[in-house]
Amino acid sequence: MIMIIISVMADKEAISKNFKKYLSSRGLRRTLQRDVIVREIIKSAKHLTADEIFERLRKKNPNIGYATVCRNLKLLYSAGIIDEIKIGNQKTRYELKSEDSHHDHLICVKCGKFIEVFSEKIEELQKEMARKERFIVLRHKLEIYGICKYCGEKGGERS
Amino acid sequence: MIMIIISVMADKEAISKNFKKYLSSRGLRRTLQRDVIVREIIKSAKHLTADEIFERLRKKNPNIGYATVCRNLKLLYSAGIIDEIKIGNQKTRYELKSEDSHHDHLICVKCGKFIEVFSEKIEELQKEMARKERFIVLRHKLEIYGICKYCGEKGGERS
DNA sequence: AACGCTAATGATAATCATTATCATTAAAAT
DNA sequence: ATTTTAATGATAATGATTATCATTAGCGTT
Repeated sequence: MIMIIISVMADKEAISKNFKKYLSSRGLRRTLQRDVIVREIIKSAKHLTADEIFERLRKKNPNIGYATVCRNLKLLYSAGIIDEIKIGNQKTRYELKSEDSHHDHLICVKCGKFIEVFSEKIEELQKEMARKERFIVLRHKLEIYGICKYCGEKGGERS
Repeated sequence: MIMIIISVMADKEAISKNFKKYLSSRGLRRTLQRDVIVREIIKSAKHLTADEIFERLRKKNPNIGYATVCRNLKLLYSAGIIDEIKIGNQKTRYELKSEDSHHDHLICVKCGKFIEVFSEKIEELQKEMARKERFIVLRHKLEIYGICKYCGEKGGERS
């Protein structure tokens, strides 16, 4: 249990350290806003939208601007610190990225919820498929749309 | 060769027939606009945007409205006749759907072009993954972002 | 500690694909 | 031919994101 706590703490420190490294390597500045945004993402629930993060930060920092939140989420994405989850026309969601965080999504077209799944085999096959095309893979996105077990049980119409 | 031509023609007929069936089964009307939109999609190149289709139709039907094209593309999608390709923040693209038309995309982040690929194994693994979650799959979308062989050869910076 | 440079911020306007509105037109059933 | 109402076309509205720009504030230098 202690091990887990230590490892989580180490991750958090690593995230901040990487971000600072990223900023200074590009001549960007460390600001109060950037600090609170990163901290909020570290402690928050998964996959939040820009305005959810904005609202949370507002409580403690009434002067922070929405544009600043959006801008810095994009920056954190560019820095490889967070993932961007774009599903259909929904608002973009963000979540902390870590070694084991990659996952695909099963998206229920009835209730809108999404389940995270992962398959090492699928990842490998994707790489193989790309290799055949001499294509260098940077990232990927797999979304499976359908009806989740709860909506399926309740029975009902197609959407 | 004749076989191929016949099969293509049969497909086109089947598409129109299915669409008419879809319309009448829902008390929707067959209109001139719907006819020309379907015909344009059948004869056009792959994955066109709504405004590309609009522009093509404009030449022969100067009175057709953009909203009508958008509305009916959505309708054709609901009818299961065409596929909707949404990549990032790009405009939505549409293309005729057929038994063998499903494919995933390798998307080059440098030149923006996309390559269509397909893996039966990946499809199977996806179904298996969904089955474990008691999730009924309706459709899916796999996008692999990276650098294509042409952009890779030319060497150069990351994006 | 003050200065200067300029990145970053915050408020707001702009963007842009898509959707809604609504008066008019035209399918299709009677 | 008439009636009903779905569909159309022009345009306004939507809404998330991005750009603009005057002001603020990091941060290296003096």
